[in-house]
Amino acid sequence: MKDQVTIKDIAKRLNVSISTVSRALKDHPRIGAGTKARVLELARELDYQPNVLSLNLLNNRSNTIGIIVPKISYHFYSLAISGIEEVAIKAGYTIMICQSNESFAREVANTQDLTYSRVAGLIVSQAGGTQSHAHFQRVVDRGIPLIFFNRVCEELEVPKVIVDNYRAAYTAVEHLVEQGCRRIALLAGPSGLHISNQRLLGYLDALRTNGLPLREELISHSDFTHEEATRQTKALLGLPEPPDGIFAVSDRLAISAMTVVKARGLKIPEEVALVGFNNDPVASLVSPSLSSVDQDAFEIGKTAAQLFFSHLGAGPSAETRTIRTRLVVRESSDRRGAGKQEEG
Amino acid sequence: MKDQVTIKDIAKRLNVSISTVSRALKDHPRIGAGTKARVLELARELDYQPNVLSLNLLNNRSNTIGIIVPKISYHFYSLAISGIEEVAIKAGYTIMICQSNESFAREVANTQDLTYSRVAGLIVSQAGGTQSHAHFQRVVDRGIPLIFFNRVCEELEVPKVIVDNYRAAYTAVEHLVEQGCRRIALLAGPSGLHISNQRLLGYLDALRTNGLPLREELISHSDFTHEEATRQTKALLGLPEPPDGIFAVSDRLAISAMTVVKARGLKIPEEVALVGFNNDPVASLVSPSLSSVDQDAFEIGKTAAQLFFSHLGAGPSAETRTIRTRLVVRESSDRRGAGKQEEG
DNA sequence: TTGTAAGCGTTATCAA
DNA sequence: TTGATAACGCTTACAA
Repeated sequence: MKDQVTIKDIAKRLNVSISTVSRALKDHPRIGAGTKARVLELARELDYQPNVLSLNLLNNRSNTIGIIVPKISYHFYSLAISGIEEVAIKAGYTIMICQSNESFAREVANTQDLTYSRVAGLIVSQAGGTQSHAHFQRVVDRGIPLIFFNRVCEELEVPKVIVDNYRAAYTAVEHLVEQGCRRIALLAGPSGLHISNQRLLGYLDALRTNGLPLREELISHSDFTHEEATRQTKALLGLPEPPDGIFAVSDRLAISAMTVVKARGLKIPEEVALVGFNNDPVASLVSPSLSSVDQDAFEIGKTAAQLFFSHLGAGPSAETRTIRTRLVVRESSDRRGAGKQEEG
Repeated sequence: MKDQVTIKDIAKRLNVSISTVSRALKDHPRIGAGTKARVLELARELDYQPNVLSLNLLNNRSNTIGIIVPKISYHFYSLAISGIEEVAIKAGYTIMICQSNESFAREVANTQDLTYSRVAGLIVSQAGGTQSHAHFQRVVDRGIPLIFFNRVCEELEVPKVIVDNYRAAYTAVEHLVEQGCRRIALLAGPSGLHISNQRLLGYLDALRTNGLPLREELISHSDFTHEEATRQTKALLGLPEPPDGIFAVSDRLAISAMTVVKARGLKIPEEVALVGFNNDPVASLVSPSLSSVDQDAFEIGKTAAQLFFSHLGAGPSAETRTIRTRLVVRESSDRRGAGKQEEG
């Protein structure tokens, strides 16, 4: 890398002091018009680029927001990140994205990297393999703004953006009941995650309210891999009394399940009805099309970023924003050929 | 944000000089064992975290690789980024991801942001709306390592990772010919992109070699939006002599086209055969399943990162690495019910 | 209106 | 083995 042009170089060439150059570049009020013009001219000529690193050091913080998500290849997160980015850019901030890949160890390492880099704050969705929140507690203790979205850490009193997972799951399961399902399986997420538990509660309450018995064997906790979901669906279909409906906590899981169900020659939705979560674009592309709980990922990301900036400005808060979801009914669960949407 | 603990604080508390603390923390050889132990102990107790910003300033560069891609929500890019990240992390680097959103202006802004932040280098896939490469030329002129992948800038002599787009397109189109297609349309990308042109050339040569006439009206240049692809496919199908095969330069475009073809009641692949590009996971999920040119995005990302580090170590180069592709034939173009894969 | 100098956190050089 | 000091690029009182 070549030596970069600094204000010192400009100062030397123009025979002025570096502070004069700084002021000219910064449009400072107390600066001669002629001097300013000459500085700007030379700066352009030399292709001067301000060194953000030195500013960051001076202020002991950067204009970068650190983001940690399980995987950017999950469509939900790529959209949420775009939402965060939109707000961040408008505020003159850039974002630094890390993937935990669902690994607790990587999440801890990511957190450290980002705090070492003195990011202005962190916006996080937890890894599935989460084991403790000590690393996040340290962030909070240092007074670094920390915002959670989607997969939040319930133990920390920080701003959060979520959907009402309990209610969304309740609505989805009740929809399956309305379609005539009596043995509804749950492809749940990792039990360490708050959202997993919320969705589980919604599932349980929907069964209870509708007078259906709880059958432990119909509940499968999983990581979010295709292999695991495939294995578990096979196990479910192999039960003496197999499910006639499956609610999966992500569309990826639901599609893995769908593949297994189709391979068994079972009719969807007549013999097994399916509902997923996220309303990923693939949901409408698969065949049969997949019913799914829609959550506006872009909006969730935007809201998280907004909470970050209000946290920055107004000081610590622990506000929780809840974003609406809606159930999008498609072929995979529509036994009456109606098609509809329910708030949830 | 609270004041962070610095080596100065540790030095004061221990009544030693800051250089001693620095040495202890850095495992410097010339340091007393006892002193070192006391420093490390206190550092842990105070939760000392090194300030990367100051190091960056000292070295005038960061351990961050800047990445600019059109959209992280394109599955290809999220995979490529993961590939880059894997290599980067092993080398002790972090990545900073920017999205151009296919906008030339944003790409220029991203480039500026990243160079202002003194990233160690840039790994880029160009925006569809690209208009000039002056902003990248400036990066090169400053001696900042710049690597392109996938959508490369042909005019710059820098390392690049590509697939043989000409050959991949040739193979795909020839496959359609073999399936009996005689009027093959091309849903091409923006004409400003090198890969668009390469794929166009492959298309043209495949027609010529196979004795099919070139029909200008069957070639549609587009941005990568669903709307545009939908509009263009409708136009194609409305021609006096509509196509009996469509090669789209991305799976997203192909699926948009597929939707239109299905809506017209035309049979796939009998009346219109379809081939896409990227082998996105959705390709195997849609119905009929979509034939597609597979490119190993993760591998492409890894290779780009490797080129970056060899560029860093061994000095400037303009090496171009070509990653293999293969045509994955699925229902959308398989008129003989065979199913096969061809290198391309 | 312009210049001087201190300081942000760290490392490297030189001296003790 | 340890300490003092300069330096990285920039902003900002304070002084001129």
